[in-house]
Amino acid sequence: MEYQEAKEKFISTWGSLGSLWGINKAMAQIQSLLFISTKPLSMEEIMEELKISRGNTSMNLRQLMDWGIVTKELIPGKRKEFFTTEKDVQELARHIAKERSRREIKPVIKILKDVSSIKDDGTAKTKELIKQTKALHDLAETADTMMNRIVSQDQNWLTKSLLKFIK
Amino acid sequence: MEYQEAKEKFISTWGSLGSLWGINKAMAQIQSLLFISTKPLSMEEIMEELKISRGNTSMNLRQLMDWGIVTKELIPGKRKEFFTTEKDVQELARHIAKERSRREIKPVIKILKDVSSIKDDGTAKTKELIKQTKALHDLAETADTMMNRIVSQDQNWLTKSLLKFIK
DNA sequence: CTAAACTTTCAATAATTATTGAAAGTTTGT
DNA sequence: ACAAACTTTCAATAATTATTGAAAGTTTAG
Repeated sequence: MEYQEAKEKFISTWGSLGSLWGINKAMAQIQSLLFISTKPLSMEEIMEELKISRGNTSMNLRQLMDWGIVTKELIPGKRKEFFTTEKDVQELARHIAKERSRREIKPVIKILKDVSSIKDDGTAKTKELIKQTKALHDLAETADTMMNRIVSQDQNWLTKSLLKFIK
Repeated sequence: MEYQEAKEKFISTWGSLGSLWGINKAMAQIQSLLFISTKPLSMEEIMEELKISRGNTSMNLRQLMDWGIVTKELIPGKRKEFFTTEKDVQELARHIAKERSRREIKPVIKILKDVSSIKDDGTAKTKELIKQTKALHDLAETADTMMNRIVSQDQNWLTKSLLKFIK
């Protein structure tokens, strides 16, 4: 496999995997492209490489910046804006985990808590609802806490923890 | 909040969260409904509760069975088929983790391996592609291995591990 | 201040994904 | 074997989500 083929394969695979970490295809592809680029890229270059429109590029770059995994880079003497992504996979994983927790998991935990706190009227179905949502709440909370511990640690704590876990 | 409201809130929240664990809305809603039901439900009952068509119900129940989290229950003397879901949250988490690994993560790891194994032609861009995809590959593999360890353990290992992790 | 260079916005459109419902298929009881 | 009771399939349609592109907005250089 040659460079060009490998590059395309990587971008399309990582792009279609976007759903796994909760972002859309274009967003994931832009991030992929920056991830393997040796230098910051301009909007023009991104549009050209991925064959997507200016509007699409602009919107998705913004979202990536909101996620905290892409940053604007101003190159002295140039008018255009350039973009780079976090290059360290662990740092990347941390950002993503943190954002997903904040955007999706925390709000759901809140609702599970509310639902599992309704008044027990003594009927079997109410008891079941309370019991099951409480179990889900506890599991979600434990997993979320774990994730947040991981993301708040120093550089190599993630790998160390995972390895410890495996052994 | 009364039972009915709490129930609807739970089903719709869990349903919209489907994307988080990689299944569609109807699938997630059917699973939610079964999860808090005190008895097995027939297709009729599911259609009625969720206001979805017979075809939709049939297809999504099948997918849930493929995922291994819903099972057909034959009630003696009755013609209809009834359905139940795994009621233990930990068992549920295990099934889901295992399926996602098999369906999505493993195939991506394979491609990352292929891409990171291309011949190093000495150029900076090839070196960068190899380096970055290798880093992703290693992270993905570690995380996947961890997940699979978790899912292959006895009943309470998950909670114990998570707690250990947190402390 | 003005014009050129560049970015953002957003209504229209395209692409994708989910849902319906009726016909075809299957199973069971008599 | 037949018919009733039930489930599955799948082409048509609806709903949702992503993408475009051109107009409006912004920034910078002179």
